[in-house]
Amino acid sequence: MKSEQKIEKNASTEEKIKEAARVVFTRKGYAATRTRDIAEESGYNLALINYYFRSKEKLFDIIMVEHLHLFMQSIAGIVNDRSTTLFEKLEIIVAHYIDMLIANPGLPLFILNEINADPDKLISKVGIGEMAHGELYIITQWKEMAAANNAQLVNPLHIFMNLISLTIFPFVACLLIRNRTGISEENFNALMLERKKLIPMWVKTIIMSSMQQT
Amino acid sequence: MKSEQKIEKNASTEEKIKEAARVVFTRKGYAATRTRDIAEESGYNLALINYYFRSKEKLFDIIMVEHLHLFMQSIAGIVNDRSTTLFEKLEIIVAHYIDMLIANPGLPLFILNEINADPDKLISKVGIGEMAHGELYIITQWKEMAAANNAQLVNPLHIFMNLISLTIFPFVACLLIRNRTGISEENFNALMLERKKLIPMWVKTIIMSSMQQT
DNA sequence: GTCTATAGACTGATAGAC
DNA sequence: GTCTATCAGTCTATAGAC
Repeated sequence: MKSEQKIEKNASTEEKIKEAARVVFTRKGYAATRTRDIAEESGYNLALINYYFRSKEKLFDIIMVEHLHLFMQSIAGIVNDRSTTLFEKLEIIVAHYIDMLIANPGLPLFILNEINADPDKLISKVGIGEMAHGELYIITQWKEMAAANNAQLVNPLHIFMNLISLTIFPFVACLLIRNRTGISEENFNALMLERKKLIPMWVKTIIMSSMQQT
Repeated sequence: MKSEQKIEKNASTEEKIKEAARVVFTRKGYAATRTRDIAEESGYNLALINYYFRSKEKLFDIIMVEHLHLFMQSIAGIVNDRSTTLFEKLEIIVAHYIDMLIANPGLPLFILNEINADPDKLISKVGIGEMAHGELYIITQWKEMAAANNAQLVNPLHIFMNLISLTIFPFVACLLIRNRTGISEENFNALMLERKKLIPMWVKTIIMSSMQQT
């Protein structure tokens, strides 16, 4: 821990360039980013980018893989955890993502946009097999709940889309929302923290109401 | 109507170039788009783009304004309509957007990304005053409902964010969702059509549950 | 109006001094 | 390791032929 911090404070040139690339790529996207922008942001010269990383694209790939990892990270663990209930999982997932998104608000728009720019690249970069071996435990729990209530639940894909939509979209549209409502970044983050408790409640309500209907 | 169709079929060179620009800009974004891509897509030469539109940026601005108009269009009318109830408005808004998004699935990601790329430009392009004169009637209806139920409702901004999140986000993350779930474009659109009925129901449920709590 | 050819600026990448 | 200088390629925009 101590040594980790030391490394970050006296970061190597390579680390500083990578950090600068992370900032610029995330804000402007791959196509709009100039290697000169990264050099300026890092405080070093343009030539060093090619010295440490062979090309703009290779540097971008490193950043992208780290971002995708940050985004998918630990979700596999959460949804397969046998010690938490279905609704506890919802709370944990939402809390995990909102904390991460407040720290990295530009992340989802960046990732979604780059996937859109080159869909095929995603397939090779995201570990598809990562979450695919066997049925996810959360799905098992879902089916058990449906059986216990003797109910035909709504398509779980809708619930999944609702959960990530409610959690992630406000960050994707952050600037638009703040522009139209005039709220500050501080107040926006406070709203998002409120949603940590509200979203799982809302999703639970949606699930419950879909049971009563049938 | 008939003459409109005729114009579209025998579209002028200017219209063809604009349509090509719309397609390419929307798919690749401003920075990644080359004027040569637009020329190729239009079937005409690169020089004609500068003949009809003075520059890449001016052409982009035209496309962007049209897209923003398409996105904001008629919403002001819906939310100020005195002949519909609050919940009817929710249904109309969601239905309107889902139909529009199935026809233009790339639109929201394009707009959100370009706003992110140049936030200041948005302010000058979107008519800020457009919806700002006087309180929106839907807000009045919201307050009346809160008063009638003698309830302190949840921040309406949350409800608004929920509505647009549930409606728009699946289209923003369309490729990611389809990649992870393996569903076809056809099935994805079918799911979205299901959501036309489901989202207003869910949002209504969320509003109702927030009343019962207080 | 539409084309070809090209100017002028910028980009990613590298050579070579220190 | 880090810098300056520069190359080769690509980009937007335009000049000029038809």
